[in-house]
Amino acid sequence: MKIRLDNSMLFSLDATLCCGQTFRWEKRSEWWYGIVRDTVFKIRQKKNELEFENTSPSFVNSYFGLNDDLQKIYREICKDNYIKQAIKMSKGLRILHQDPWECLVSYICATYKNIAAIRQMLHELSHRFGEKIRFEGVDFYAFPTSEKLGKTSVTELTQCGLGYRAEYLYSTARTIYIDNFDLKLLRKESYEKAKLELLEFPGVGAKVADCVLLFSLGKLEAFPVDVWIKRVILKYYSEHFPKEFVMRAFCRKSLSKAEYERLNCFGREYFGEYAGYAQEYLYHYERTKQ
DNA sequence: CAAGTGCCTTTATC
DNA sequence: AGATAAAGGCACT
Repeated sequence: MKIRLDNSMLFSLDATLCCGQTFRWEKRSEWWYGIVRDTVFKIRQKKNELEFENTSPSFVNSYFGLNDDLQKIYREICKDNYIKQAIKMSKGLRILHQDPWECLVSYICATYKNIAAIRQMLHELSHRFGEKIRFEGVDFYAFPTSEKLGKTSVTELTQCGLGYRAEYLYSTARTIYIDNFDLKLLRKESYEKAKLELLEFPGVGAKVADCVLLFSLGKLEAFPVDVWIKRVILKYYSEHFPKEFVMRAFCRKSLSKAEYERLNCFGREYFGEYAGYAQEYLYHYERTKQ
């Protein structure tokens, strides 16, 4: 099946899947293969056309955020020359609407890891605990459910290379499974309320919560601050902070809670209701330029 | 090639 | 409140 993208509907499949917001997509020749919930599907882009198999146009529209008005978002977040450059570099990058459970697990695992390592952990988790799905003669693995992960053991999770994250994931999975907690319901809550609820889960701090809110719960105002974004703000937006604050934050390896709050609030106030989009463009730009 | 550094941080403990 | 340490292990240089 195909979707035509008219000129106003800026979209780059590659930028969207490569920018680091999602970890399990695989590119084989020109097709991208993905597993969302219990379905494997593939998709490719040819200029102004999206072609896909084994899924529906409405799912593609929703999952890839094709309903977001990118032109409007660019107008809103384009506050200065630096973000302008970042946007120019990754035109058509969109925030995905990921599955909240998979997203939550992904970012609990992501703390203090690089992207290659995160991919490996999630692959291992899926391979061991996810349902096998055959597609085009190849074995894929669905993302394991909270029930499945809540019923394993910390030891088995540790064997997936999770390290100290195994305990957090185990408790979170158990809570969600036993309480029958529906993460999707957080979509209806405000950003602040949904964030407070996410912070209750072990292994979820402000940064992880903001990622889940942005990448799976439709909170486009969320502005996750990781080490890259921290550097971007301190380097290119330092005039918005006292010199002393910038110096101190630069020297420290990790952010204190107060420092996180300060950078996070700056992002949301400065870039506005689509701050999350600004974050993703800045993040991707900082990591790929040069 | 070995060894060091860094990684989309959170939590526990002062 | 605010600082500090500890917690896998992989990837990159």
